[in-house]
Amino acid sequence: MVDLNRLKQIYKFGKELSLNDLQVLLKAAKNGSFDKKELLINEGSTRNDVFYIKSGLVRCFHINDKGEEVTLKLIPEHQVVANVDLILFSQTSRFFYEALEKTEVFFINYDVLQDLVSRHPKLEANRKYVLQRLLKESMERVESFVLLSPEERYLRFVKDFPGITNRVQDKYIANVLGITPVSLSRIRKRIATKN
Amino acid sequence: MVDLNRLKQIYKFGKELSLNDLQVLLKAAKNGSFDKKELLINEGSTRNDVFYIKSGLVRCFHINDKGEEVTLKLIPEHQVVANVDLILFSQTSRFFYEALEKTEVFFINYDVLQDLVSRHPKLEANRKYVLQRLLKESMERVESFVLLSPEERYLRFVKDFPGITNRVQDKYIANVLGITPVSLSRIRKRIATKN
DNA sequence: TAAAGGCGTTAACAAAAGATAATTAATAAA
DNA sequence: TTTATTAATTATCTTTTGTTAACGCCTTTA
Repeated sequence: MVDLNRLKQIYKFGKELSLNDLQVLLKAAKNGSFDKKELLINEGSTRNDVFYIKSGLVRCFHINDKGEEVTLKLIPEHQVVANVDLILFSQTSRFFYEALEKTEVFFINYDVLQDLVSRHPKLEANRKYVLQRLLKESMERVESFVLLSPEERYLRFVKDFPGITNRVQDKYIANVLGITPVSLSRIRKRIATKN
Repeated sequence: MVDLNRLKQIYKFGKELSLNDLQVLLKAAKNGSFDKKELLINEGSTRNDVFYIKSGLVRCFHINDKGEEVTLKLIPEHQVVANVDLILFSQTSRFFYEALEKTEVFFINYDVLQDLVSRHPKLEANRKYVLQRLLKESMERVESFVLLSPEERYLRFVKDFPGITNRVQDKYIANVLGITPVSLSRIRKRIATKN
């Protein structure tokens, strides 16, 4: 018998969820594992699994006209990865989702999840929680672009995402901040010389 | 008797909503009207009404350390305005929400809405719809900051928001794009000379 | 009607960022 | 361990943006 209370603590998922509902969810979910550099979701994919990252780190990136990779988002443990193009936009994925570290996940098919939610109404609270969390994160990011300078944006990013600089390459962080790697390097130097 | 089908068409609100559920919602909602320059929500406010803009235009702005107004978002008719700081962050509003035009709204207290949703489960679909739409919009905005240059961002903005340049001052648009009014003026000139 | 204020444009200069390439440092592969 | 690759830093130059201020235009107010 799994200790669900412990599970909740460890995986921080079902915040507003009863143990019973969490059990329903976990019963339907499968375990998965991705090696470093392995893709969870490919560009053009119609895979509609929703992943919950137990451990590891996922990079969402796009390849532009010039063939360059542009990283949009870094998603660490205890967060949800999904093919948002499919779920929100009803189109194939414009992005790649790649494991940057060995990544352990729960995953569940979105249609199955929909069905599960309709049969267990209390799960709706959890869906709401996940959606609100995504919304909050996204809105805070918009705010950081409107209200902050690139330097301030960098400082806030590393503050909100402790240890990230030791886990991923700077060029990915630069992309996420909407600047070039060269510019990020200069910003870091500027900050260093201030202190 | 109100023709709800017509209402749905006009107000585009209850996309996934049955007429009955829409009726429940509208019955609980009050009508409101704001004159130009009037505030829907003040900074520091704990007002937790959710507004649906029937007609008009609302500006969400912030006053920074230097006392300057910085516009974060422009919200036109058929969209939802809410005190997100209160609802998502459990804190008083950091922003002002000001009518830029005479603005007609439906509004409903968020707690009342919560209660309504719990008693009419089908309304949950509508809440999901609103949340997903906000998320989509916010994510697209983040993408525009990461993937596009200021000039491209401006072009996409006016494309996605037809007629906006005739409705609001350029300085508000500049803020929303994360640039200065002077820079926006230069971008417009650059675009003009290209054609 | 005149005065005042606000806004968009333009100018001038400083600061920052982009682009490209060279160098150094770190990492991965042989 | 050595070699090959890849990433980060630095340098140089160009372009863009920020800042401040001046100017003309328009709207509002007296």
